[in-house]
Parts: sequence; structure tokens; C-alpha cells
Amino acid sequence: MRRTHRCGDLRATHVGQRALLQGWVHRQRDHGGLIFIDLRDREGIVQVVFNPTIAPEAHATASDARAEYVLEIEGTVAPRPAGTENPELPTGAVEVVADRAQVLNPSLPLPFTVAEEGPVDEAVRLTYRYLDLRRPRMARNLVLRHRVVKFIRDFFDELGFLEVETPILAKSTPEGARDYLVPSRVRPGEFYALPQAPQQFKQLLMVGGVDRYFQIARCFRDEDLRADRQPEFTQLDLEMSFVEQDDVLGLAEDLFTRMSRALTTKNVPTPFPRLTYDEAMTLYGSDKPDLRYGMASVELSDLFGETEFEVFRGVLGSGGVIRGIRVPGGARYSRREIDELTETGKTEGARGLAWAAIEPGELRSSFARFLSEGEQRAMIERLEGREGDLLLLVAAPGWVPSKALGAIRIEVARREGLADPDTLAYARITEFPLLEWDEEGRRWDAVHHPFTSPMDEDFSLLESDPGRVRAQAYDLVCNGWELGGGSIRIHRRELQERMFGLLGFTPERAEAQFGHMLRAFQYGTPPHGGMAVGIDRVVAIFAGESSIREVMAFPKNQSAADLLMNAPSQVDERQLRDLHIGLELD
RNA sequence: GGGCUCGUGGUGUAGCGGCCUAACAUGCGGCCCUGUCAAGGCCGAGAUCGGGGGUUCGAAUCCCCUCGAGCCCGCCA
Repeated sequence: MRRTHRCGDLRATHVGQRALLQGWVHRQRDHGGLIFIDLRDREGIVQVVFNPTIAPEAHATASDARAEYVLEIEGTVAPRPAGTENPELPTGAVEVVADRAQVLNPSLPLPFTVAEEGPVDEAVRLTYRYLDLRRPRMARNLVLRHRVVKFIRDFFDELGFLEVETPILAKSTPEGARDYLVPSRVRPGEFYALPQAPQQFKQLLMVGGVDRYFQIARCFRDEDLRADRQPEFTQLDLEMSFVEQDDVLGLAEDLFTRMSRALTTKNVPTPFPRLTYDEAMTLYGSDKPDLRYGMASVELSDLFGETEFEVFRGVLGSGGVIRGIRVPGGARYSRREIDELTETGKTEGARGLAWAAIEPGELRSSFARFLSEGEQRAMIERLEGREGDLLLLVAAPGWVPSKALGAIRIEVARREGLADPDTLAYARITEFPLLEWDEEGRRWDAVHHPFTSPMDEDFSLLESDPGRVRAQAYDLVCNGWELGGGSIRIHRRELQERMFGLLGFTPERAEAQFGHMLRAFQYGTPPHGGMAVGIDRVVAIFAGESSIREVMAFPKNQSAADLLMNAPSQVDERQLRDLHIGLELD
């Protein structure tokens, strides 16, 4: 190591010391005589001065230097002349007066500026990711990500958890997300699958007596990408023996409270609100509500039992419901803006949107003229409407009013900037349904996964009314993102077989696919449960980023391509032969 | 598979039927300049307006197709 100091570390205390620095040319300012170069390394930036009368050779080298050249310079740390200090820079009290300089490696002109933050097309950033990583945003996010992972490892280590690695070459399970398949030279015609999650392995670790397990685990899913979804991503995976739901949720709350406060300056309301799935869906139309703002929807059906308004009467007559929300200050919305909100509601199945703007002395409304005065008053009172507010109502079957108003709620919050970026609004969502009906496949599907235990009090419904069975499953949400979820698992063979039966597995298929689990449960499997949390999403929320790509060093673009390496790519005929694979492309 | 938005010098934007022989900033090259820190000044190079077809006397601008990017729906046990 030739470096004596890091550029960003130099302070007034170093004045008088000799320094040998290596780093990148952040910026070069050539005054003809004096040349200033801001030399940058990971720790920061320091100004280096080249004086032609002191060191003509070094000055000549500095004169040729361009952005992102890698330089080695040697000189003396000096206080800056009075009046030229730069308070913007941590190193701004000092500068290095260079007497020697050497170009370690020049740089071509850049495809985009490293020294400035400005927006750059993401495809260009990803193609030159190594340059993008030098910019402050990515450099900062990588540091934050490291701290999150470090915090998690320390946290669980202190509690006696063991980090255990599980296989990346695992077994394909046709349920759930599509697998990435891996062929094998030595096993013609057979395939491994990359794990969608270490789910079965961690349960088997509990059977193996590990008791408390965690892992920073890479997971793979061959599904379409989103801002918060990549084909490979990282989970905090954890599992505990002899625990109940509250033990897991309590641990998660403790981890996230402490980690958020240690690594961010954001507000973290505690304790985390706890909503059942049913409550979240009813109030916010979502199982991952953003609780940084209000505007929960309110049940109004009972106010319109006698109404003359045909639309409401029709919906109520066929068993539908009427719900509403209050948009504070929304009375100033134009017809056009309200029409746009109506469109938002339609994406969730609402046929229309009934609206009423509370203006001084009158109700400007799409439907109030069909209501009695009593109905108008009751509606305003129930929604706590005040002058200047806009009341929005949806009448429709089932979840539609909640979901439509939930979508409108998010849209209004976006327009009004209601979501405080400096708050982390965590919540626990519990009592998820165990099963959901798959209309296409004409069968019941596991909402979480087939190893999830039903709630004790719903056992009797398993065969009689499967759709009403609640699971011991839970999610951790934050600011409208699903951060993670988990469940208490089934640990007895009989119940697991019953679950497979409900999911339409023949005993033969259950044996072929999950026989190892069923067998393991016959050898003293402890009760156990756990959860998995998306690390990429946690870091993104902490960093204030809206895409997890911003917190991954080398992410893929929306069409699942790695633009830097150019993956995926075609392979040699020879490789395919070794793997006993023939291609059939259409 | 579908919906929406966007493709203009290296980068970021403007222009949205004729004033475009395409503007601005930054970057790039040259010259000048000894206290700047987004250094400054002067000069210069750099774009067949993603690609193809069409409408029109005339297209960066309007229409169709296509390719690419982003966001969303489906999908994500």
C-alpha cells in the first residue's frame, strides 16, 4: 500500500504531513498558472494544488489530466490561504501542495458526468454501471446497504441465531413463481431449480434442531419485473422453533424499530399498528396500506336503506355496499380532476364515482339532488365533512368500493404530497386467508404457501368452508410496500397431508414433490415459524429510492437483461451438447 | 399478453406543420489566464431528430408499423 492518507480523511490536524494520495480526478480547474485538481476516493474529495514555479513536472501532468483519470500525487498537507477555505467540503480547511504527480491510468471522455448528480438515462447508467457506482447516489446507497446487512447480522448474532447457508442448486416446485432451471452434465434430462426462497430448507433446519436460524439469502423468480421486483433479490430469511406468531412479529418490530433509528433519521411511529387482513382491505382496499396519511374509507350502506337514488338502491338490493372517503380541501377540484379520480376508481372495478363538494352554503354534487336532506346530512356527518372538503362514494359489490376508494386515496395522496418522506410507517397485517379460489385452475391455492398453519379456531372450517379459514400468516408493511411476510408452519404430518389434499394434490403427487417434508415431520419436528423480508426494499425505503435497482450494484433492466455484461446470451453448441439440451425456438 | 408515458449532438433539455441550414446548458478540442472550488474569457467541432413507411407544396412536429426504455395490470405459492 503506497497511500499514506485517504483523500476524504484529510483535516487541519494533518497540516505539515507528507501525503501520498491515489484517486480519481473529480474536477480540474486550470488557471494557466495554478491548477487545482479535486482528487476523489471513496472517503471523499480533497483539493490538490499544482504550482508551476514549485513543481513544473507535476504541473505539466496535472495540465493533461482529465475527468476520472486515476492519479498518484505526492505533496504536503497545507492550510488553505486565509479566505480560500471551502466550508462546503469536509476537507475544505486544507489542501495538498503537490510536488510529484503521475497518471496511473487515463480515462476516455465519459458517457455521463460522474462529478454531478443530474439525471441520466437508466439504460446508459446500467451499461456503464461501474461509472454510475462512482457517483454519490450509488456510492451512498451501497454504504447504506452494507450497514443494513451488518446491523441484521449483529442483531441476530446477539440473540443466538445461527446464519446457515442453504443450497442454490435446489429442487423445482411447480407451485408459485416460475423457476430458473439449471441443467446438469452428469444428470441427463434432470434439472435443479434456483430457490424462490429457502423455505423448505429452513423448516428442515428446525427439524435439525438449529432452533434459531437466519440467512441473508439470494432468491430467484422468473417473473415479470417491476420497480420493486428483480429476478434475483435478497431476503432476510429467519425461522424459530417453539414460537408463536407474536414472538416472530415482536422480534421483527424490535429489529425494524432499532435498525430504522440507527441507520436513518426518519420518524418511526411505535408500536407498529396492527391490522387484520380484513381491516386493511376494508379500510384501505389494500393488504399493504400506506399509513403515513389517513383517508380510510367509511361504511355508509346503512344511511341509504330508504334512499330514492336508483344507483344506490340497486347496489344495496343486490347485496353490495356503499363506502366513502373524505378528501380534505378537495372541493376545489375541477370536474376534470374528479373525472380522473373516477378513472382511477374504474381500474379497481367501480362503475362510477359519486362525488359531493362541500362549498359555502351549498353542496355541489353529481348525485346529491337524488338524496333527501336527511341523507345528505347523515352522509356529511358520517364522513366528518367540513367546508372545502370533497366526499367520494362508491357503491358496488364486495371489496370493490374499498379497493376503488383505496386506489383513489393513493392518487389523492400523490397529488397532494400527503406521504411524508421522513416517516417510516410500519404496520403488521395479520389473519390472512389461508386459501384463495383459483377460477382458472378450478381449485384452492395457498395464499402464502402450503406449509402455512391455519388458525386454531378455524380448523373446523377446513373442509366445510375453506375460503373462510384464516392462516397464522402475517406481513410487515411500510409506506405502502410489502417488506416481508411469514407464518407459523405446519409441523405435523397429518395436518400437512390434509393441506395437500385441500390443494388438490393426490397422495402420490404430494409424496413425489414434498415426501421429504412429510417424512421429516414424523421425526419429532418442533412447532416453528418465521418470516422473510426483502432486503432490497428495506434499503430502498431507507434511502428514499422508489426502485430497488438503485440499491443493487448490478441490477437487471425491466426486460430482465444485464446491460453491462449483456446477459442472458446464447451459448456454444458444445455447451448445450454437454448438457444434453436441444433448442426448439419458434 | 395488455394499458400508459417517453426516444432530438456524448449527457440533460427546448422546439410539436413553414421563422429549423435544429436552440440552450453541460461535456469535448484549441487558445488565454497564479487562488479557484459547477473557476472564468474567446474560438471551434459535434444531431441523416430511435428505425421504416405514409399524409402534405413542405414533417423533428401529423398518421401507421417497428425497435428500445420506464411505470402499471396480468404474473409474483
